[in-house]
Amino acid sequence: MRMSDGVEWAAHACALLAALPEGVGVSAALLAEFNDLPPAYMAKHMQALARAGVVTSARGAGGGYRLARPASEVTLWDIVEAVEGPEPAFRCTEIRQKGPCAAKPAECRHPCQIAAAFHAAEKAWRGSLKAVSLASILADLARKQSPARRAELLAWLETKL
Amino acid sequence: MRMSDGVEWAAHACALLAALPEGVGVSAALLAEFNDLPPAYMAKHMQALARAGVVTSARGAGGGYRLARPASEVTLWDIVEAVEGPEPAFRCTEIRQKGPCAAKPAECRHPCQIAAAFHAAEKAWRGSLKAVSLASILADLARKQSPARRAELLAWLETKL
DNA sequence: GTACCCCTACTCGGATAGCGAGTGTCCGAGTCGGAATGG
DNA sequence: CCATTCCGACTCGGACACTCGCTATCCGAGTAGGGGTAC
Repeated sequence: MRMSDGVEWAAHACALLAALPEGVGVSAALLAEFNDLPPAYMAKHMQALARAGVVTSARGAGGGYRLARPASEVTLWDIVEAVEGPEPAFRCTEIRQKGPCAAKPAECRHPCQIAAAFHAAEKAWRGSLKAVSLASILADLARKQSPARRAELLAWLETKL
Repeated sequence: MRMSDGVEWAAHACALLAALPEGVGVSAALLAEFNDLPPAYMAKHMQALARAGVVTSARGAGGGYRLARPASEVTLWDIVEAVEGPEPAFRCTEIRQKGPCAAKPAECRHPCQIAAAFHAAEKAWRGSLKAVSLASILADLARKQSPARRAELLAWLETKL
């Protein structure tokens, strides 16, 4: 099982958007340049975030992406769901209904014990991701990152806006 | 993100092995037939379980696979780890060290907030899977499955052993 | 009758093709800002 | 000097190739068990 790299990219991009002053848009190309990523592919993932309503997009000069909601209301799960889709990683194929000892559909109104356990595990995973918002990430970062470095990053962004 | 179907197959196969009397081996072909799965592919996953030490294999007539440990000591995580490998789904590529504002390696002794959050979420996921053993699955099943059906399954297996 | 040997059938194990999701890229659609122009 | 129009540059958005890992399969390696043979 492997998570798409795009999730990491999207998460970092959203963290950057959350750190910006309100009302400022950033192009996908700039977001890509900031982390040395392929611009076109980065744009593709930003489109996914826009479709999911995590960010809003504006075309034309001075346009770009910005967060659609306050940073405290955007969780990591929102980003994962936007980029990878809402489907669970574990998908029960109901093999208990196959083979010479197949269970009848009437007996399968409830998921089998194995599927239930995997669904519970994924629920725990999602819950953990839903508990982390962009705001909490930035708060954590502010505590551990030197103010000098933070200023350095914002200064670089200023030159590009 | 998508989990390999082999995990579901392996989990059901292990549950079947756990339900058998001790000392009985079952061939990969029979495990596959029981759930109408491709025999050769099923065998491949059983090999993975054997390599990981979840099951033991015996060649020759009357051989096959059996659990390497009591069912209470085999968790769903053991099976996932055996089939999919121990690597986490989220793999931080350290993009903070790339680009024009790259962080220096000395600043990156700790994982970034995003990677930390994903690792915590996966830890919760693994923890949930480690809490479910084959024994607990069988206990749950015994509570919900009719005794008649259980007898039916064992009867079919008898004819094939 | 018994012990030994060989042979067959059965099982695992790794090496080998095929396919689909994710990866990466490009060009067209749409929009804003400013420069040029005429009143 | 000001309003209007037009043009250009910038940005998003979806459509098009490519790659790698999961899917699926086959054939060789190794072993247990039984039958045959010699003593």
